[in-house]
Amino acid sequence: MPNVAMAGNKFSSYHLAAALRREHDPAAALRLFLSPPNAASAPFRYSLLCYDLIISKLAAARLFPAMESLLSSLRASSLQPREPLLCCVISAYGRARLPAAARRAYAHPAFPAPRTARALNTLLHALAVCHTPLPELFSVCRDAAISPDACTYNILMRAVAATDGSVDHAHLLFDEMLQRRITPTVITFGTLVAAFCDCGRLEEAFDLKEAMVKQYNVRPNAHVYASLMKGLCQQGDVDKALRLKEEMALQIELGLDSAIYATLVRALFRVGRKGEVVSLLEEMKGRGIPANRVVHNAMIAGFCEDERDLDAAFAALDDMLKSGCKADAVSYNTLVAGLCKLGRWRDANELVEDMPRRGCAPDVVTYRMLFDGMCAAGEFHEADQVLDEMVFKGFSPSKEGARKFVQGIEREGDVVLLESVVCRLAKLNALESSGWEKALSGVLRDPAELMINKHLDCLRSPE
DNA sequence: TTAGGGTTAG
Repeated sequence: MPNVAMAGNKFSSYHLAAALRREHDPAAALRLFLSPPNAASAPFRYSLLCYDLIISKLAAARLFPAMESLLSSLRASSLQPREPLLCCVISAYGRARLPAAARRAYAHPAFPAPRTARALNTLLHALAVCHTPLPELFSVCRDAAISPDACTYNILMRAVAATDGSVDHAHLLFDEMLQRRITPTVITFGTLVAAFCDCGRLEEAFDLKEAMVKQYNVRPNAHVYASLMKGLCQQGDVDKALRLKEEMALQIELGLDSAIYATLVRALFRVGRKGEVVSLLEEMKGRGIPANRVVHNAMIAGFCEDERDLDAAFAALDDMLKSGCKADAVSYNTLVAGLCKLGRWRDANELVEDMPRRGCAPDVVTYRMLFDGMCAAGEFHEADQVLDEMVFKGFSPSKEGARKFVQGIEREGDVVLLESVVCRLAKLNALESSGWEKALSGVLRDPAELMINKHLDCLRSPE
């Protein structure tokens, strides 16, 4: 143990590494790194591992200025960091939606050239996450002068299918990779199958599932099955989805789980076959798969959305709680939405007020649905109360909700409420400029004209 | 370093 080893010895980079590993707070880890104990007398010799640990921690915590400063001192040292650390930095910038920083990191001089496909792939993925236009992704590939591998193609295929919506373009890339003798992996097929399913081309998705086994000797995994299951359920082909589930059950390695059952439960409700849900749940139990929160939520959503049977939905909530499953915001939000759609905004309001007692804090979705429900019912003063609570908690209504709210009050001609509302919404930045301009010009005519400037000041004020 | 499915809104 480091503490034992330290007895009578200097605090070395070995001890620092151990301490950094133990420290979960990134800021505290940084302080530790910058001033290690007993380091005042002589310059501390940092190991590559210490740099690795602290830079990874700072990257994960998105403490970028500190991370960059350590990268600079790493560069000034004689240490030669390896590519996985570079990848960690690049992906952190990608996750933070900072594509330019990701590109700069890729070329960071602290990391000795040359780059491998791994760094290039990490950069491509980071850029794709930031919705970088496809031509730029391809030019990054060209400029890199690195031979692409299967992963490179997988990332590009996914980006193409996501931005273009074009499976055919993705398929061209697949052909190109075969021409270049790059062997497709199970991820390649998973990506293509998902792309076919997303655009409703189920037949081609299933053809590919066959072809991957027969032509490429790659067995479909749980990802491939999950995409197919979703595709079938979206098309309402529940019978085929149920058969696919049986096919999964025959292959233990696929790990048939509650998420697949939740998909099926919801699909059965959607096509009006709720009578089959009970036996499906029993089957699931028989297979040792517990009905988790998501399965229960699927039931609640089915009763609310498809059956419009709120009593049954609340009974499903009770079942959920009795089975020891904790209801979450999604459970309650579904019920709030269900009540609002039936015009029962008072009940919805009561439920929201009761949520904290039930151990679940309302989230932004809860408030937005309640707010929208009240507006839809023409209860703008009630909605105003909810708005106050939202603002207090740092939430804002949706743009659409805010627009309907303002329009409603405008129609009612309540100038005083409109003044206060527009001001609050503007502070939240929840209202498009056209919305408040219209509202102000519509209702606030002569008597209120002088107030317009006040409103505008209010809208312009930063706080 | 890359892919999936599950519940609520938009």
